Amino acid sequence: MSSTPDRRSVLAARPIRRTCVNCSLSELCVPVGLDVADMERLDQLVERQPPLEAGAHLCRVGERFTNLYAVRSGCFKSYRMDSEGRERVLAFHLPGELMGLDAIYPGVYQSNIVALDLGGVCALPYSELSRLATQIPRLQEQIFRLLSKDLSAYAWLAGDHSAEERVAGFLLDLSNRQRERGYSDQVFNLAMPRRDIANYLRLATETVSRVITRFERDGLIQTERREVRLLDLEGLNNRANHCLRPLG
Amino acid sequence: MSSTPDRRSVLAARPIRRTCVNCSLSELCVPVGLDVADMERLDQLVERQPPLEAGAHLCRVGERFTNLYAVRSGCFKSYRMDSEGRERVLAFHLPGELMGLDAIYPGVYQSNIVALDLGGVCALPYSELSRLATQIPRLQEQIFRLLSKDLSAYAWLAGDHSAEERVAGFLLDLSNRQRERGYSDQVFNLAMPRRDIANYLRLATETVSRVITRFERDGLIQTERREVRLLDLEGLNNRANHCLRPLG
DNA sequence: TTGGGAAATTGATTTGCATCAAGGGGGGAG
DNA sequence: CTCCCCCCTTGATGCAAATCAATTTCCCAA
Repeated sequence: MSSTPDRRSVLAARPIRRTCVNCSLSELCVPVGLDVADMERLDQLVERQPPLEAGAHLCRVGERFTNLYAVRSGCFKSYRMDSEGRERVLAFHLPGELMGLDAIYPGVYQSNIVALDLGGVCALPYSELSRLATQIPRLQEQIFRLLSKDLSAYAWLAGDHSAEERVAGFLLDLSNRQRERGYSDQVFNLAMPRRDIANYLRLATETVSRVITRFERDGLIQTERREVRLLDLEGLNNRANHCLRPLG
Repeated sequence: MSSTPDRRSVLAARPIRRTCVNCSLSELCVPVGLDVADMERLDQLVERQPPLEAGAHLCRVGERFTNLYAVRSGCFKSYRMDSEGRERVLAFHLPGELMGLDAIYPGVYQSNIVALDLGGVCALPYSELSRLATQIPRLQEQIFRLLSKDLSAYAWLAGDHSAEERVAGFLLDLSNRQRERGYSDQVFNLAMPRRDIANYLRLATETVSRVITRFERDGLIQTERREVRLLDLEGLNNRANHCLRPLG
């Protein structure tokens, strides 16, 4: 009780302005490798947007492409609809990751992007960003690298893996990404329902459920609703046939 | 007979130097939108390489990434090996297309690239290319676009399509790419054996063969070994469920 | 020309996963 | 608290494509 007052007063005295410079995600995001001066130039074009509630859309297929979006908090899902109106999940996005890259080529968003839980994003106006990238070689380089990284992620998804390989690979991928963010790589929460996981992995919900049950029986993982605990990374890696995303 | 002498003398007098400026593929390749002056700067870093025979490798997984490669002629295949040593075809590359983009992120080639027939490439040293891209905004933009385009291609491959959808989509995709190059979009040759097509589509060779037979029975296509004739683009499009690559 | 081998096709059988069906459990709204 | 709905799980059945198996065709080399 007695400790709150001076915390409040500090906050009142120095309202924290959210900038790339003080963003804990800058090591995962676009500003990788930039010095403070360049980060401040980047700051000037970054628009921090109000939080999005779960289910709120950031953009939809067919809208004119204007912004790339960087995840600040929460988890996002990008997806398309196929010709029969069925959803096709393309990716889940964690803090620090860049969304909307597939819209650069056609100039029109190719995916719907929706918040899975309460989430915050930074909008990066593409035309300004690319202009700045010509002036800051390391920024250009980082955008090249982020695009290239997504290619490998899709290449994994496009491979023909069995249901077990897919689920194991998915869990290990999430685990790696948690670790990159400084969280535990063994215990974490799934922001997405089984239906979305299954859709992303091109499996039926029931199949995902069954594989998870099997992994639990074999002592590889424990699950409790959305919480996952990876007990045997080595074993999981075997089930995934070692086809983890390279340098995931 | 009598016409050859002066053609030869012209060739002798003006040996054609291959440059981006006079390359018929520049409208599909990296130089899109560059003016002549910028193209000449690009020329200085492009290394035209001696032709590769069918089966010759351009690069292999794990080698240090130095060059992107642009196809000048022929058809190339990029592939990886999975943990059981089975080949996984990731893409086929036609003239004007850029190869090796997935190596940017990790700095190490992620795919083996092999010539399917007699083929020629231009090597683009990546570090020089990205330096030049900071100086020529349209070049940077084009590299962004080519990377982004590949994302959509993989997204199609990663979708869960039936065997018919996959084969129809593959044929239509090739057809579009032929047209882009100024060739017939209805009659063309497949540079790759059925085995590679099947592998790329994540199907068994037998399945591809059966689907092709069915398409022929239904009057959608005609095939004669490696030659294909598309008779009913509309019908094929229906079989593909209209999930062609956007703006392919 | 002929023989060998890879590529392609066709048929028979198996199988992994989807689909159909039913029941349990948690969390939010009232 | 209680109801209801959605999420998840588990079991039974069906199907599309893989696999196994056998020819045929083409191409190249001898």
